Amino acid sequence: MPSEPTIYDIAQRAGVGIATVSRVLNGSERVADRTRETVQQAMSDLGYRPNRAARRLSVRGPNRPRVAALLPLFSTNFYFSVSRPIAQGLMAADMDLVLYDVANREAKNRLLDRIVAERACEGLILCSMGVGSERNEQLRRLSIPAVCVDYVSENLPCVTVDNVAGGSLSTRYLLDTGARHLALVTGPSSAHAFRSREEGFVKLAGNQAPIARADSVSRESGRGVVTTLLDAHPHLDGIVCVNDLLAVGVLEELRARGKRVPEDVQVIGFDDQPLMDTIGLTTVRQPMAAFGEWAARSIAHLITDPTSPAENVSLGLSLIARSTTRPLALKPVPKPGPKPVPKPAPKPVPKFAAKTAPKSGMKSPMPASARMKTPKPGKRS
Amino acid sequence: MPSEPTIYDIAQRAGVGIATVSRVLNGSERVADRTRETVQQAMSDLGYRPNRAARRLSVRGPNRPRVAALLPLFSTNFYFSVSRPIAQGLMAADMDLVLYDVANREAKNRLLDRIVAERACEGLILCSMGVGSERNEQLRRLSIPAVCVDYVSENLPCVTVDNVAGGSLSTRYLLDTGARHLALVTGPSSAHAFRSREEGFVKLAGNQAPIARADSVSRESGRGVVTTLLDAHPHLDGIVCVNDLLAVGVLEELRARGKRVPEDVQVIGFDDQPLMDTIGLTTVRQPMAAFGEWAARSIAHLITDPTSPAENVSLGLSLIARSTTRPLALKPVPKPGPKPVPKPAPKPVPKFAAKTAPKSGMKSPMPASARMKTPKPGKRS
DNA sequence: TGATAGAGTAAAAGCCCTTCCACAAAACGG
DNA sequence: CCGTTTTGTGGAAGGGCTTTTACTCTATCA
Repeated sequence: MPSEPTIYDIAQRAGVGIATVSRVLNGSERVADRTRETVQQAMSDLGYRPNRAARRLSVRGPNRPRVAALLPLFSTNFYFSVSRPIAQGLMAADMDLVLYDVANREAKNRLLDRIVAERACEGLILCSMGVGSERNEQLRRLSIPAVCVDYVSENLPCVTVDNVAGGSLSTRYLLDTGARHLALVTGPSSAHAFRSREEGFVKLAGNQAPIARADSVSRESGRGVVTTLLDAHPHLDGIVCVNDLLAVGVLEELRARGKRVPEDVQVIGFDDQPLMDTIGLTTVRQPMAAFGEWAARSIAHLITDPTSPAENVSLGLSLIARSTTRPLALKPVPKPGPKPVPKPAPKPVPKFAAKTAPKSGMKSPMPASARMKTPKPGKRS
Repeated sequence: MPSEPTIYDIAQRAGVGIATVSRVLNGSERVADRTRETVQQAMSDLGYRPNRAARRLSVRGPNRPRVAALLPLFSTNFYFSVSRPIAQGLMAADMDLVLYDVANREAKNRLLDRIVAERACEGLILCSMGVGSERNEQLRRLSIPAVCVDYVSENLPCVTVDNVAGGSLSTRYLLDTGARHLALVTGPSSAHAFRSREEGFVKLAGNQAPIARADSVSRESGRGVVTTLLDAHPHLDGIVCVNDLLAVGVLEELRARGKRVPEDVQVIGFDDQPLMDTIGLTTVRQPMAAFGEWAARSIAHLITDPTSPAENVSLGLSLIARSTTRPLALKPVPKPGPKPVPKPAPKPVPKFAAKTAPKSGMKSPMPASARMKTPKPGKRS
């Protein structure tokens, strides 16, 4: 048999009718024990597995839409914070979420090939990745809507932040608080968001400011990279990181080397992942939950009403000042005790609103705003 | 029309044959533009959505097994740490993962009813929850294998840790480091693991040791609960928490109230979630990744070979001593500087091994061991 | 203008399963 | 011992889609 065995094969082998096989499959009582055993033996012999599609065609139930979400499951909290609202939003919309861990471009394409060939889903959520125009055309032809999260794709509706502005935002903040010798700690260049933040950094810090690239997004990488950085540039007084995890690593290494933060070196991160307030890291907050909410809502919309227009959305960033940076000059300096324990601050949670201006950090006036709204109609026929 | 429209309805309304409708659906070139538009209009009018099951029955592809994972997506990192290896393990086994956020028992049962009725999956992973015997019987009859993670269910193969022993482990450690007035901070009583840790605490701390129950697993709850606790018991010198997140909240509140940790009050958590080493929280490490790996591997096994026996597994716990507890008496006291900055410690990652004895914490000899192996054959026919 | 290629469409044959219906045989009751 | 129920089983009809095959038009060329 080249193809998978069916109940007909089982029935034949067991010397019974297909109805009986089906009854065994569905645990019906009305089957003689001996027959059941024979049938089960036949199934086991032939390695039979019921065809789910055929089953569902018979036992009619609602045709629940299925959404495939492709994301790189780094250890970063970012993707958890994004996928949680996706899961919840899709449940609320009565849709199923199929989760795929996609590490690289090749894996993505293999997976999409399969999904498309098998018509495996009614909608697609792509995190931190996009699609080429040929793939986009393919999806369009099959009417499989897709949205991007944390990535700008020409072809698809996207939710993003302005990462270039974000990079500049954190860089400017360090400059405003008095840092003069800046460096950037960034991650793998495959991550598009990182490259944009890099760009924002270079804009303000200049071309010759040192840039250290960690080859993974982890604290260990962050630590390693600082070593090199400090050896080459001993009088660095500000380190901009494209990600909180890297920043924590940087922080640890600086302290291990006896540098005081923020007195000797200031550090700023990106994301505002959970616990960063406890750790006291100054960072740029990214509306991760809103990413997920938007994705779930948009894809649900596009599935239920394919004609609905989809717009790109850019959400606001906000700088959250904590204890790894010095206070801004214009602000009264907090009492300079020797105790660098982070003061827990009330945490403003940005509500999801497509066209909202970014909320400012609480503790200090904001030097720059990182708002952007791209009104590109994500034309879908 | 009571039931969903089919291509026949579309064809009729558009005045074309069903083959034409199908071609439009699949983006075939060989359709006149005018015809295509008519058909699309008809689909839009009738709110047509193709039936995925029927489609997949026609366009034959491999019958990919699907695993449904039910978990309560708390903000806790725990479930992310568990679901990541699940996603990766299932991808490696060529199976699809459908993720469901299940907040409570009722939601669980509704969902399982549907899954079972629609034969929606070939396997089930239940996190922090089990099934009753009637449901188990139902699953058995339909040959849908299921496994439990972080929960002991009589009927199903489970991977767990011994939470009672874990509760005792952390309690004993505080006692051994000199704490005399212990309290427990626990979470919602619906979480079974919490109740077990509670039990382990009571075993050693006694019946009259104060227990404070937070109504959600969050730092805010942890903080709130400490307030009450300290007011009633001012000379508390050790707080056992059933979860790291709660512990961090406790830590923050203690410091906010001027208590020194660990000099005045010691604090210990549970899980060893990411960043706990940076924060310096002493905690009991739970092998979260191993949970997920085991779940993915087991369910894949049970799906491909339903006759394979499944055993319960209990993984080891280990105590990770950091700076929120005092050193053990027998150990030379580290230099008592006024600087409570956590020393980053190398992080031993417990390898996955079903029958492994728990690894000990690195920094101090372990007073108690929390090993258990439950050799219950998870009998499946 | 008639033959003919080619574009476009209709009809029908699966795909694999569940389930309704029918029927035979065995068990049962009077 | 013969109806009557119960039990076990087989046949066949869908379920909604894709795809092949056969066919019907409409241009096109001689």
